[in-house]
Amino acid sequence: MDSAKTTKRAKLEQREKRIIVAARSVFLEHGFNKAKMSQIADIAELAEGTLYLYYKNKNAIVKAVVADHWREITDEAQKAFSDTDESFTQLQALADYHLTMMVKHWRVIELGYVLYYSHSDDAGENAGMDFKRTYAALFDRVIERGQDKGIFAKNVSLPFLRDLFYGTLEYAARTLILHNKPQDIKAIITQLMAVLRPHLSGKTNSQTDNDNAVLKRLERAVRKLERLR
Amino acid sequence: MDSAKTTKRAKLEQREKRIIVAARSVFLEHGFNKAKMSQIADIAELAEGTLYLYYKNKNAIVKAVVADHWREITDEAQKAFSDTDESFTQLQALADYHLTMMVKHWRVIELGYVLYYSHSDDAGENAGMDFKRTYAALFDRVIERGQDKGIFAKNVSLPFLRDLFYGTLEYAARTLILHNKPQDIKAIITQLMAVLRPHLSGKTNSQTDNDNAVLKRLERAVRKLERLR
DNA sequence: TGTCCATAATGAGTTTAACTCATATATACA
DNA sequence: TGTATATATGAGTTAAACTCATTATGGACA
Repeated sequence: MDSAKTTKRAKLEQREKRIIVAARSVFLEHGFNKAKMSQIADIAELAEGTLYLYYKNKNAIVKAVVADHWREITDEAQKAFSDTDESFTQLQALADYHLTMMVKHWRVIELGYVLYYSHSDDAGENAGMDFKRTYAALFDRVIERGQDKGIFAKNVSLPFLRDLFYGTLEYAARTLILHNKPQDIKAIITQLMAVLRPHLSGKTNSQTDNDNAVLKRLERAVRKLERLR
Repeated sequence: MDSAKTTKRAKLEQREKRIIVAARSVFLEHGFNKAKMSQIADIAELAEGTLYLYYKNKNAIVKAVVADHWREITDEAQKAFSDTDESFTQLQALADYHLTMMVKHWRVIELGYVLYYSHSDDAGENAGMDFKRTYAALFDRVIERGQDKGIFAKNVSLPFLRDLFYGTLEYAARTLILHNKPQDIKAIITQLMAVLRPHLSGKTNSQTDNDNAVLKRLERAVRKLERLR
């Protein structure tokens, strides 16, 4: 029966979700190594063995928790900059959202690192880690749309800019948390935008060199004038 | 006996070092969770129990391994940019060295993260993690010396620049490793310097516009003068 | 509605690996 | 050389991830 089948599937999915929710709370409280499968089972109101019917092992559970989180984040981020069409504003909104989320949900991000940085023997285990890639693609989309509209220069290196954007924000988030100063978010965003703006507007450093050449020429001319008197 | 005492101390330090060397090889091969204390003991040619006379637990051993590595790296980095007095060249050398090392010794950096991101119940355990701070201070020193010499603008935010510098390089390193393209190091450094140069030269973007106006006026005047002879 | 069967849940038992501690060995010093 | 102190050992303890033989559940069909 169709209805029976769907309710059955729904029930299983509900259990899966229940495990993830329980696992998240335990992982957030204790971190990966000190989180106990038994506690997760307790909170999910399941026997310990049952966990293993839904997830292969502890690693698979963290992975599911982290993936779930990034999925949510990705959806919300999209909403955060869909208010405007102005590319710089979109970029700023994304930066603001990203940094805010990094600071707010730092423990989950940490969990992601544990996952990322734990060597696994079987090759397939690191598959399905593309939730971060999907998230990072949001940045690419903003840049590409800006380029299409002629607002951003087309000769910028997207991979480098992406590294700069997310790298700076991530490092800044760590610094904020370490020093317990989450109020500096606005200042960081402003500064990041100040760095990105000229580059995205298409000022290359060869122009700087030109400027220098001009300055030198001026310098010579002025010195000549001064000698004249 | 003094010589006896020193040889005794030397012997203990040698054992300590032997443990670290053994531990590093095992951690690099297997990652934190799959590294076995028994294997470390085997390689160090000590009984498993002996390890615990030198280090409180497995965590303490990784910490020592990572600290040891950062100490070395810090020393070498200092040498890497001591060749020159030119501040931009120093900065570039530091960036180059940092990215190269991140790519080369990625597994050790990973270990650092495991440490960093593993919650610990007793507060004192996260002490002695300042090796990274010492390393990061190298950047500060280059910037500050450049400011003293009048090459770098003094109104830049050092903490932000530091986040941008290390954040970008770290993220870029991850990207390089993930995509297995360690040959792009030079390109990344060039681009990072292109971003930093105008900011360190003290061009805020509102100033850039001013500069352009001034330059144009000067240009006109000078051309006139040059025609005078 | 009652019987049967496939699917899911259980938790006691197994295994693995960090950590301890009673015992043994080496070293310093008289 | 004898004794005391410091260092080393590895069998034993403990904790926690993971397994599997057994039990429960809930839907299909008479």
